[in-house]
Amino acid sequence: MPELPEVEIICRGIAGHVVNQQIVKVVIRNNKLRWPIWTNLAKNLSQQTIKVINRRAKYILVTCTHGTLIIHLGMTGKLRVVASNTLATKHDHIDFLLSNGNVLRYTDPRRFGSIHWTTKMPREHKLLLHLGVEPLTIKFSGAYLFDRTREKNVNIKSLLMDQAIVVGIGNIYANEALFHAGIRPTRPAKTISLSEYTVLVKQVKFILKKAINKGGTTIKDFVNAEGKPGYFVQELMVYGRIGRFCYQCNTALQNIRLNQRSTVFCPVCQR
DNA sequence: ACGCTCTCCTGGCCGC
DNA sequence: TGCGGCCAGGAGAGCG
Repeated sequence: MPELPEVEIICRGIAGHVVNQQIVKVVIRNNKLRWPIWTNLAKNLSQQTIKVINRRAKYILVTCTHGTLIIHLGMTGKLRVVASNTLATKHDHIDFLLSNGNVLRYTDPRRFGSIHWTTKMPREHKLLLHLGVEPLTIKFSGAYLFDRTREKNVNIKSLLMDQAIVVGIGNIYANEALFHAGIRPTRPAKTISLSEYTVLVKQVKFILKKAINKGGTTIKDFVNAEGKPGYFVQELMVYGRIGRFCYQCNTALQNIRLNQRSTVFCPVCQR
């Protein structure tokens, strides 16, 4: 489940292999992603050159000569660079054949991901228009969260995962950040103080940066552009540790569902 | 506007 | 070995 660190790793990983390369051909084997891929995408992209790879929220932005590809990996999406003779398997839905002989390959078993094409500024695209602040920028601060939540009854974990407030945080890092901040996931957002939000923001930034440095979190199948896993899973304090004990106080971790998402916390360390 | 639930999808795992 | 049921969850759609 790629969140900000995993998407960032993918972007960095593919950039060196695809930037300044011409797209020779696009092969779409299955256009049924979350939304159908634009019918003319293959024809339109052919002969364009990839200029820049960027990330906004969990979207990968591939800026080409005459527009931008907006790629979301959903739950199980992968974007890898492979040699052109690498055989496509069942869930390899799209290949971008490049002038250097490599293939930028999109793979997605569950097909929760999406690919859009825009000729406008990507930020004006409807999927990106209402996104919140980037968590690794100065705009994401304790004061920002405090100000945005004075009327919010929603629990803090759902708020952290609300992409209209702050982007890039999914279930894994929301669980982890709340543990590190000592805040219980069920707390209504409006009951959290400015000083608590300041700690939470600091922990979110710390965890996201650390996860990027470890190459992301591989729970089941995340791999980077070269097909290698990440190692942040070894740092997880609560996510995936249902039925086990808190590393800090040895209390049994509690497992609940918030907004249909598995939520794990320490009832002693998190208040 | 807000907050909740439903929905899309496949692979892996469990129990029988 | 097969089959049904459940779970994983990003995020838009729809509803009260």
